[in-house]
Formats: sequence, structure tokens, C-alpha cells
Amino acid sequence: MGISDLIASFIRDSLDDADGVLELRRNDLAERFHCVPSQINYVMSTRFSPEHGYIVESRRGGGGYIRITRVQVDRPTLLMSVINSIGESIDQQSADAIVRNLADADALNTEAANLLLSALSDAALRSVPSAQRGALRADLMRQMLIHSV
Amino acid sequence: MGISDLIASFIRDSLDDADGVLELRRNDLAERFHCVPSQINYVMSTRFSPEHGYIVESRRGGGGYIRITRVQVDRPTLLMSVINSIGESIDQQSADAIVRNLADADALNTEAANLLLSALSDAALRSVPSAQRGALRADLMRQMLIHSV
DNA sequence: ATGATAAGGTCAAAGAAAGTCAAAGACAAA
DNA sequence: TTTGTCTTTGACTTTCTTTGACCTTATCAT
Repeated sequence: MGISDLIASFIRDSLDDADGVLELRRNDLAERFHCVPSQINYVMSTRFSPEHGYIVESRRGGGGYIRITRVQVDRPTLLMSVINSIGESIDQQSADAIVRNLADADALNTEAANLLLSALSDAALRSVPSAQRGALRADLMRQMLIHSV
Repeated sequence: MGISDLIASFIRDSLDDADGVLELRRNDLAERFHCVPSQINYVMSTRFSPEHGYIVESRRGGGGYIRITRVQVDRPTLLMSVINSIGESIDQQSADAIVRNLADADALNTEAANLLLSALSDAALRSVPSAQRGALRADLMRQMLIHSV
């Protein structure tokens, strides 16, 4: 593990302790890890970018800081809110959209998302009369998501 | 036995000791066997390819590594054979057993297996008359597994 | 205001690994 | 002997990390 990885995991741990928001001094951190300050910037840009689910703000000058906020809603919360939003019945299009959103938000990995999509497809449910299909799809989706929380 | 074979058996032994996952430095290994580093790549591609039942990941740059993971049976084959073995209809107990086997064989990760189990449970399918439940379950299972090959 | 001081930011070069590819070697089968 | 396959080697490439010189912005005394 290189120094950048060490710094990154230190920050993640601190974020856990600090409930998702962390404010730190670039120079302090650099000193703690015996590296040059600009390495902190490197770590920020390679491991705490928005795509990684973080927001990084900072200020220069006296009393400057770097603030890191974990933006990803935590998985269980996101999943539960989705589960609760599923009504009595749901059509394939809506189910698809929801599943893809969950995958985008990293609340489901690719395999899991594909399984959901397959199970919720009209193809898989073809033996069920269309009148009841929506309700079954809703049941299925709820069950699968509940068990993956 | 050429050098490539020596390296390969060294890696297999280490994998046994290390419970199936092994992380190593390409340059270290090359030095240990007095060969050029690129020979390690040769060994990887000829003896640790996915068809041989291994996954190889790596990273370049400082702190780079090569990680080798042994996967038991080749996944697509296993999945397809299971898919073909599903008949017209299947009850929950049989479906459960099959899914658990796939998970044990690492053909499904934990999340995926749980999703299958949830979707195939009587609870999820409760809105379907029990007479047709088995057939639906078989359809569902086939669809989900096919899409995860 | 203004200059000193205290942060953080940028960027490019150097360093550290791993990857690619093609040429050369070894060796068995035809 | 020729041919084909597998192996070995090394020059060159790509990717990721570390470092340092220089830049910008904010605060605080004076």
C-alpha cells in the first residue's frame, strides 16, 4: 500500500467516526504522513472526487481548511426509501428505472441489478395473467430488495 | 520443467496456503526466479487465465501489484448446466438448494444469491395460485440465471 | 490601504510499477 | 529437415505515484 492509499483510508475512517463530514488542515495531514502537501491534493482528486461519492470544499489563507463530505446516502437508507415507494403494483418500465437508479447510486452491484431486471421483466412473468402481473412484480421487487438491505 | 512451470506451481502452492487469493509484486517474483518481469505476464496469460479458473487483477505505478484469485468452477458452464436442469416447474426447496450450491461454488455472490432466494420464495410469489407457482418459479429462475451468465 | 504571513492550489518532471509485442530460442512431431 | 508450438528475453509503452517549484487567496498587523 502506497502513501496515497494510507492517507485515503485514514480519511475514510475519520469520516466514519465523524459521521460523514470532516474538516482538516492540508499541512497537518501532510506532516502526519511525512509527505509533501500537494500529495493531499492528489489523494483528493484521485479518491475523493464526486464520482467517488464525496464533495470536497476548501479555503486558502489563514485558518484555511479542506472539508470532505461523504455524499452517498447510505445504502440501507436508500434501499428502504425505495422499498417504501413501491406501491401495490408496478409496471416494467418503472421497475427498470428504479433499479437502474439504484445501480447508478452503487446501492446494487451490476450482477444484482441484472438479476432484478431479469426477474421483473415481462418475459419472466409471462405465465401470470397481465391483470395480476403488476402486483406480483411489486411483491417480487419488495422481497428482493428487502433481502438485499 | 521450464521456468514458467516452476513459477506457476509456486503460485498454485501459495494460493493453497493463502486460501485462494494471492497478491504479489511482479518484480519480486521475477527476481526470485531470475527471469525478466514480462515472463510473469506470460505465465499469467498462459496458466492463470479465466478459462483456467483464475481471475487476475493488477495495478501499475508505485505500490502496484498483481492479485490472483482462484475461482472454483468455470462460471458460465456451471450456470448453463444448472439452467438446463431446471424443468417445467420447481418447488421452493429445490430452488433454494440449487441457489445455495451455486453460491457455495462462487458462481453467485452473496447478494445475488439472496436476491434469487427472495424472488423464488413462496412469500414473494404468494399472489400466484399455488397450482401455477412452480411454473412461474421455474421461469423466474431461468430468466435470472440466464441474465447473470 | 498595505505588506507580512499563513494557508491551500497547480502543474510538470521524476520515479515506480505493470503491460505489450515481436524476435529469438528450444524442442517435439511429421 | 522442416514445421509448428511453446518459452524466454528485452526494448518500448502505459499507468499511477511522489516530489517540488511556483501561484493564488485569505487574514492580520501596522
